[in-house]
Amino acid sequence: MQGGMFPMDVRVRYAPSPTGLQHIGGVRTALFNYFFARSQHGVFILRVEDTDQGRSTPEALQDLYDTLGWLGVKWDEGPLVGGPHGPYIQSERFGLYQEYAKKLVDDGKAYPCYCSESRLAQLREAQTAAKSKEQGYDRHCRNLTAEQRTRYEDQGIKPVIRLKVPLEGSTTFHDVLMGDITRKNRDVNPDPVLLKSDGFPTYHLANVIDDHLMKITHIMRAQEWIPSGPLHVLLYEAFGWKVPTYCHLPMVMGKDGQKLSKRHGSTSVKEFREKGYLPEALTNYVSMVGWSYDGVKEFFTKDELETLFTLEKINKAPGVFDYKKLDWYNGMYIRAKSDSELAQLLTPYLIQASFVSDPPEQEHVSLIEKIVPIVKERLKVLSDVVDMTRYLFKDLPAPKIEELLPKNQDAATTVRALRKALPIVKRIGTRPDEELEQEIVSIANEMGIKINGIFMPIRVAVTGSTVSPPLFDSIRLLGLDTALLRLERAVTILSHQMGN
RNA sequence: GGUCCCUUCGUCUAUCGGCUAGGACAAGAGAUUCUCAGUCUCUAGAGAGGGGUUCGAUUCCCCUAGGGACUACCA
Repeated sequence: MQGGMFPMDVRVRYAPSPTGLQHIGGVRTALFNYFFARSQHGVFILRVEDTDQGRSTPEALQDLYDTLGWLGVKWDEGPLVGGPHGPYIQSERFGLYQEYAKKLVDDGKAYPCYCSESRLAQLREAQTAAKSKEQGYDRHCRNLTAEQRTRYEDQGIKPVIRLKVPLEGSTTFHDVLMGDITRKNRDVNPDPVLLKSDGFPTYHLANVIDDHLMKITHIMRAQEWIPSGPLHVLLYEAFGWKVPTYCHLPMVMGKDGQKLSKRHGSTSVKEFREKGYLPEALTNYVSMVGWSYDGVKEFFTKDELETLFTLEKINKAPGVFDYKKLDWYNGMYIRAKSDSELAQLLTPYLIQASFVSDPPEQEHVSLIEKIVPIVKERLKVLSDVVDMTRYLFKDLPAPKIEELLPKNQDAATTVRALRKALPIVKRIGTRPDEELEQEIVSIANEMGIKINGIFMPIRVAVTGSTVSPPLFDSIRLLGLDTALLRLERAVTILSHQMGN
């Protein structure tokens, strides 16, 4: 089965740090890795990079699991499912990084640094003030004598371990999309920290060690990592390891061309989920920013993406996340649902709005079934159902006169129109819409007013809004009694107005 | 500031040297004898600028401009 078609044993990973909710950019990376693995009959690995003890939280970890679960992204190796190269949570591999860091020090590829945070802060400040070309660490501890080191050790200073970046030469790495990227070694971070003083590795160290140990073949990550590519290659070389294939993914931007952030709107998958975006819509849309199949086909099931996805079709340029287009996709996917599926999806939102109980009473279950066909083509997101159907579940505040009055139509005319329409409304249950509508039209013609001169006040009276699902259906769902009550109230309000 | 990356309609994209530059979202117009939505039809809208290479450049090369990312004991 393997062999000819997929000669390379593809192993890729999504390696987020659980420091916040999973966001659009992150899941796009996860999705691309996952699709690539599937399309190549390879292995998709999840690895949790929780080496920042200050920022990692259990909530964020849970959100990671929830999000991937919601999207239907299953990892072949990783936390919860295990695998031959575990553990897959970096904090559980704590000792390992220290061993490897020590090895680097022993080999003269890295060194302990005793500089205090305050010295580094001062250094940084001085550099920015002087607009110095030299930015970053000044390699103060690079060539400490054994004697100097023991003196620091005796003071009880816990050192960090820094990589000895070569002072000369340059480092090149190959990127599937970008081609060769070369950087002079003197432009690489001057001796970045590998192991922090709390004993945890930095991203650079942990990521290289784990990718090697987990036999990762392709590193697909966001383009923001390009600048540290040469540094990672230097690390692989220091260890004497094979460098994996890189594929830096274009970034996801906001409308203003900056990295997508909260200022642009929702960015966490959780928010999208809560608003009522469907996982298939989000997956489909997110996959289309930075990747395309042929520029024409735009609907892809997850299964299709798992076979059609190719690295070659990934775009190089960053892409703007278009909320409107996501809405469009979501609407399309909502309309593709069967009525009963949609009823199931909508129910939680009605429960949350306390329109119905949890679980809904039988009477409400059948009402929801009837609601579905009239809201289906109007929903952008599932939560829209709440505002759309409030009038069916809740008492309405008395409508205001201005809302009741159509444009260019006075109260007296409106009251007359309403009264004439009343008998029609009363027979609503037994007549087809076309007939009812025809009768309304006749009245309007008789009175010499616009059709909306009748429809609109009824709509406002019954639904409390100038925007609503079709009127006759709305009244049927509401029930004739309630509808008539609301109409009478409207007539009363308008009559009052006439008296003034 | 330094380093690196990017550049086709407002947005996502197609084009692997032959283009009357295609599609989708958004926008605008119309139709659907109730609003909104949906659906259908139509309209407008692009290869940053300048040099090369070539019979021919959106496509290849160079420069300029613009944008972005990175520059932490964060990832």
